[in-house]
Amino acid sequence: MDEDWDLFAIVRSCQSSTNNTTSNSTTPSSINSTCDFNVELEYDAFSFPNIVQPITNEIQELNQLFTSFNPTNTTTTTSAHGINPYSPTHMAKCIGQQQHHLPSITSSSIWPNFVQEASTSTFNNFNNQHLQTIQKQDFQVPQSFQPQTPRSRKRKSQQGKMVCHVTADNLSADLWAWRKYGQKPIKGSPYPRNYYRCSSSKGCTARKQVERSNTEADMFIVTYTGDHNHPKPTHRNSLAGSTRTKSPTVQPATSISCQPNNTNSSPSSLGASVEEEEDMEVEMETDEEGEEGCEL
DNA sequence: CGTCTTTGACCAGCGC
DNA sequence: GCGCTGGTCAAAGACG
Repeated sequence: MDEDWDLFAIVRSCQSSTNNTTSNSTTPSSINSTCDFNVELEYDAFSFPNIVQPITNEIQELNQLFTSFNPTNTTTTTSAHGINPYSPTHMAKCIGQQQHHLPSITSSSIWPNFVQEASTSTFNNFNNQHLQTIQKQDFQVPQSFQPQTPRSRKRKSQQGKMVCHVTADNLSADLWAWRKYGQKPIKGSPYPRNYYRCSSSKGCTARKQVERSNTEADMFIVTYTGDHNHPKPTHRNSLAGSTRTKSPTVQPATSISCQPNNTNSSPSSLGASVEEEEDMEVEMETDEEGEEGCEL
């Protein structure tokens, strides 16, 4: 009964991650297909009042910070489209592409500027080559930056969070293993919000919310909160519930099934039909073969 | 057996 | 203080 699109965030996403990882240098088209999505980052500075700094200083810091990610160690590199691939803006864009990196830096003090720049960028003409480079980096937040996520039920609006607007295709770009723990109808939205927690490690405070945009049917709003307290998984350790391909109501996450195939705003009709998804399972299971080798 | 999704209940923040 | 709402818990059932 539940819509299919909410499953995109779960472990099966590793399939596409395999695709992404293996296709970084071989199938640019797969990347191009995801280049049209927007990334909107939000940051609640009030969650970390002690680390908020003046924007101008932050930008300088960010430029320096991301310079370190540049293997060529240059700050003036620009793409053919005039994009500095290592600018915070571009980094934010790339991070949006590689959502699995996001939780690691969700609460970093760098986010205020990510928000500033990413939210005002159009993110067109994405440079695949630069993305490849960035994908190889594993952004780790200094321990001092990581929030002390309380167990309290303080509303997420008051916690450090990061919001991404992604297309259906990019929903599956998240490499982390997520386990759904709740679903709630949201007032004012025809679509329910799905709640996921990281299932890779007990005690991991990373959370993820996925809901379909009520203004853009083909867009999904993914909100990350908390941080992973463990390295990215090298393989899926929670296969049992992630491969329920036989269930008519629970389908594996795919990058196609969540494409809006209807005009009905009913939450129960958000996903693709069972028939459509069955057609895709062949490819998905094939992808899963190389999962062990996926770089997470 | 371990892990998953589902879903109603519960808890707590927030606005009035 | 009360009601609404969002976020989480936990039991039940399903799957590999």
